[in-house]
Amino acid sequence: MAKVPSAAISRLVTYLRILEDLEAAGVNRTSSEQLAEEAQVTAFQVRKDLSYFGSYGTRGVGYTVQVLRRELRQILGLNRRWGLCIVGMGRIGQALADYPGFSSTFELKGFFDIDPAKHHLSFGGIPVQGMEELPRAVAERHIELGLIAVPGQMAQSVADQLVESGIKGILNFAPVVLEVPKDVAVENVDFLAGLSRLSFFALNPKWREEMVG
Amino acid sequence: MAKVPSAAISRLVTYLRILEDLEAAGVNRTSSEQLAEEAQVTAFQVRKDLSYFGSYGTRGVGYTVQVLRRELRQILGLNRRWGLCIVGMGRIGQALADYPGFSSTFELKGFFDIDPAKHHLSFGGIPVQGMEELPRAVAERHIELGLIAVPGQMAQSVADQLVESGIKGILNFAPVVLEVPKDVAVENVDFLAGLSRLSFFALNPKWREEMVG
DNA sequence: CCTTGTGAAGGCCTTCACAGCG
DNA sequence: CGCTGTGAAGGCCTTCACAAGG
Repeated sequence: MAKVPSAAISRLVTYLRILEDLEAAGVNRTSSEQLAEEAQVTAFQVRKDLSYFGSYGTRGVGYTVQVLRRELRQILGLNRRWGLCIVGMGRIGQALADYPGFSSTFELKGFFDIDPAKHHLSFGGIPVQGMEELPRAVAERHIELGLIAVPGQMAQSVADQLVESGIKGILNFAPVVLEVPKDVAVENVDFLAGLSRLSFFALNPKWREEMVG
Repeated sequence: MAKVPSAAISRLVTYLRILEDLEAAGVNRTSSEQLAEEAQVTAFQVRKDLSYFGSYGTRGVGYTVQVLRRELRQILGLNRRWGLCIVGMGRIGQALADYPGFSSTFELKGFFDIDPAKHHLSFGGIPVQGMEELPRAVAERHIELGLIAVPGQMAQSVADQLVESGIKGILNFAPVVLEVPKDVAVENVDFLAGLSRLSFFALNPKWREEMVG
C-alpha cells in the first residue's frame, strides 16, 4: 500500500459530507464524476484518494452511497463518536456547544471557562465548570479532544492544561500557532487564516499573475 | 520572478502575525530562524517564501521587524482595510462583529439577516438589515467582501446573492463547498474541516503509519 | 564571520492514460 | 460497453548547499 498524502485525508472528509447529503436526499448510487463535481476536484483525484485505502466501487457502475459512506467513516475513524470538551464559553464556544452538526462525530462531555459568571450556564444538561476541574473531568469522562475557543493570548496556556490533562487532540479556534507534544494532534480552525486566500484576491496584481494554483 | 506557491501566501499571513506580536513586544530585529520557530516551519522555508517577492533583510544581520511587517502588509494587500459585510447574525456572526482583531484588516460596513427579529440589533453603530437591502448596501458602501455565517443549507443561496451584488471575495463559515464565478475568491473557514486533521489522529492506525507529512 | 538570498536537487502530490473488471 | 482502480509521468513545492554580501 502506497504512501497516503495528508491532503487526501482532508478531501475524504469532504467526500463523506457529500455522501451524507446524497444519502439524506435519497440517492443510492453515485460516481467519481459526481463526487468530483460536488467537491470541486477532478474525478481522477477522487478515485486516487479512495484507492489509497481500498476498492469500494463497482466497475462499470459506480459507488453505492451507503457503502462508501460507511467505508469512509471507518477509514477516518468516525465510526464512533469522540469525547470532546470546549474550553472558553464566550459566544463562539456557546454557538459550537449548540451546533447540531457536531453530534454525529463528537460527544460533548464538558465545558470550561475561567470566568465564574459563566458557571451557572449549562449545555445539554452539562454545566460549565472552572478550569481547575479540567484534569479530573478529562480523566473521568474519557474526554479525548479539546476545543479551544478563548482569546489568542490565553490559547497556549489552555493548550498546556489540556495536554497536561492527557488530551489527545486539539481543535484550535484561536489565531495562534500552538506548541504541543508531537503525539497530540492539532487542527487550527483559525478564522484569521481566512486572510490567506482572501489575500490572494487582495494580492498586488503584479504578483497575482505569477501565482500558481 | 519565479512562480509563487499558493501555500507560501498562507505562510506569509502567519509571518505577518508573528511580526506584529514581536513589534508589540518591542522587538526590533529578527531572523529567518526565529520566524521559522514561531511559525513551525524551517528557516529555509521562511527565506524562500520571502524571496519570491524580494529581498527584505540584511545579510549577516537579519530582518528589521517593522520593515518586514510593512513589506508583508504591502505584498498581501493589507496595507489598507477591506470593506466587509456579515450575513447571518446568529452567535457566530455576532461574535465576529464584535471581534476586535478584525478591525486592523477589515472595516465592517454592513450586517444582514433574514430574521426580522435581528433587525433591532446594531454593531458599531451599524444596524442589522434585511437581505433585500444587500445589493444596494454593497454598491453604496463599497463593500468588497462578504462573510457568510448562516446554516449550511442557506449558504449557497447567500453566496449567490453576494455574487449578484458584486462582491469580490467570500469568507465562508458554513460547512459546504460553495460554487461561485472564478473571479470571486472564496475562503472556507469550515469548522468541520477541523475533522481533517483530527481524523489523522482518529485514523485507523493501520493507515496512519503509511501517511506522509 | 554571520545571516540572507537562490539555483538546483529531491520528493511529494496530482494528473493521466489505460488496464481491469463487472 | 462503462466506470473503477492504478502504475507511470509530470509538475509543483520543499529542502538543501552554497554563493552573496554587509
